[in-house]
Amino acid sequence: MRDVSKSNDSKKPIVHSVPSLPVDEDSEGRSPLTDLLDKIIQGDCLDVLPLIPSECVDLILTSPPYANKRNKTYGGVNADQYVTWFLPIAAELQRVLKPTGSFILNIKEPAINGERHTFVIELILELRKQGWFWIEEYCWHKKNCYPGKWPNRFRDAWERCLHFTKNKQFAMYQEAVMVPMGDWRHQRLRNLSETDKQRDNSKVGSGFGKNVSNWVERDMAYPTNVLHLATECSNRGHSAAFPVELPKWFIKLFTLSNNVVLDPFIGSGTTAVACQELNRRFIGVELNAEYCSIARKRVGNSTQLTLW
Amino acid sequence: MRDVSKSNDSKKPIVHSVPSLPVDEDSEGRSPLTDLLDKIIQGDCLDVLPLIPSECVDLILTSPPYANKRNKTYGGVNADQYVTWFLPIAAELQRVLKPTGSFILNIKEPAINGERHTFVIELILELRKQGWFWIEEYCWHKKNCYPGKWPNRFRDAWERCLHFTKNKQFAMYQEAVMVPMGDWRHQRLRNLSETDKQRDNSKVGSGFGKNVSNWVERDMAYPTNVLHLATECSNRGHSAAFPVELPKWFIKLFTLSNNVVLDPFIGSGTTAVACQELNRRFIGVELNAEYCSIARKRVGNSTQLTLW
DNA sequence: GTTCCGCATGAATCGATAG
DNA sequence: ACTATCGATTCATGCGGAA
Repeated sequence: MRDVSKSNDSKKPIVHSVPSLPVDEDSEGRSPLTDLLDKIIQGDCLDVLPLIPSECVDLILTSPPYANKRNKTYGGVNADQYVTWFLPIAAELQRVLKPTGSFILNIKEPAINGERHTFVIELILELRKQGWFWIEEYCWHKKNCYPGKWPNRFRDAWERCLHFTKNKQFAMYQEAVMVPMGDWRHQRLRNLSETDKQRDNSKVGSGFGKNVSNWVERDMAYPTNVLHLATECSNRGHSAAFPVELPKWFIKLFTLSNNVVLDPFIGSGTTAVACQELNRRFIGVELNAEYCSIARKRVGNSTQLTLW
Repeated sequence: MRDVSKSNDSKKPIVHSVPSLPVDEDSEGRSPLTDLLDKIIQGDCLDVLPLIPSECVDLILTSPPYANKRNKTYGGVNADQYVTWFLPIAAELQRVLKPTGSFILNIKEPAINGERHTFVIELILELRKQGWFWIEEYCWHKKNCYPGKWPNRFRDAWERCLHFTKNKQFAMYQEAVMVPMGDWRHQRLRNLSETDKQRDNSKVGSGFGKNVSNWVERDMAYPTNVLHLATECSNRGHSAAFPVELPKWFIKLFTLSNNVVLDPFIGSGTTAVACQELNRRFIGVELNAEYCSIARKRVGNSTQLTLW
């Protein structure tokens, strides 16, 4: 679980302007984009996002704190208040995203009182009302999920990666995530060609053989909307690091070199690491000081902003 | 994707009472359960379901017609009217389901106008208002999904299997679907047994041997909420028959021998075949005459009901 | 250098117990 | 009654140490 302690603490005043901000501001209170790039910024989303200029981010990729009540120390947002908490953040995300940009939201509702909670699907509906398009729901199939046994359910082995955009026309570079065709696929091709022969004999589906021959010549295939990756078990001091392959996949799919990726709940910095490995620029925001420290060590950057 | 022609044909009057019904009726208009068992009943859900006695079904398992515009010949229910169309059916399903029964709804929203449609998640919220509990969302990860290429999305390789119940206490037989443990397990077992032998020879550590024997006996593990099954390629004249393994998995999980399984949109009869293979009783309903014929041939039953 | 093995550990959930 | 806390359950993965 990602930590945003105090993010739902009503006693803390929400500071939308930060007088001691160590970056320049323009007339609208935005910082120059270059001052924010490749930084892990410590602070609350609702404080930090207003500093970012409008329509300068190519991809927003984040795994916000999940709602649950498990760990009081680390807080977490209450499930029943989740939509209300998230919507103003999403409004800022919409402002900073380029018109052709994408927003990937990795989330999964917990089981509460024996039922799956509905706040995630309610959030989808509300985000659409806010103007987002719900383009797709990618499924992250976790190879190694949390153990446990209960009378009413099995272990939860998948999470949602919701894809939202500002427009129906958006940037997508599908070739960047093509995968090699495995041996099983070659076998399948062989089988298909046999089926194709049979169908030719029965004079059904004439155009099918043509497609098969095209497939054989290819050694790369497009993936599906299911990602099959293991979670990272290694201890990074962060209890919920997704595997770096997950952000890398979406970054390759939706951005080009030197494009800007924003993660408003960057946690231990996995999204930033993915950006560095792929030569993208990142803006990372994290409320928790400890996670910030971990993230900054991982990205090895000396100049990092602290808002409060 | 299942198709049910004419199911959204407003010209056909909705017949809630069927005078020529070839089964006896009680004072409430219900048929004796035994008259309905192991039958493929041709007719509209809203006509047939009222014949079924209350609280006699152990499992409802269905893949209703999806909303899409792809195939005009087979129609399908319009996406914007889907929830309104489904809710009265769900009310009848709730009536016929036993208090400890389960309702598995296999469904996936299509992409319409470039977006995933929201009728499925709206349906979840409405079903909860109707009194259903949304216990779980199983993910059917399709090994071989429908081919295609689009600029804004990849091929859709997963579908939802929504699990609803009437109560939070319900029947679930998890041992019936246990799976062999992974390879890591076998390696460990081999090594442990060698160690165990050595220790037996040297007569050291009796308590340890006990643990080993416990592990050795356990070569099966509980599955997760992701099913990784291939779709059936064989053409049954049905545009989207799910693989028989899918209903079999849920039938084993939620029913015992001779329990009653209802599929109100049985299509080409896959659910009935699964029931026969597992020695369960089924009630199948299908509007389309052609599918009915296919289903009846598959289950090999001579006496089948036609309502109109 | 490789390979292999042992072990800790995870975005969990339920039910019982305690306050 | 209702909420908070705690123990029990469970398995794929990666890391470190060893052969």
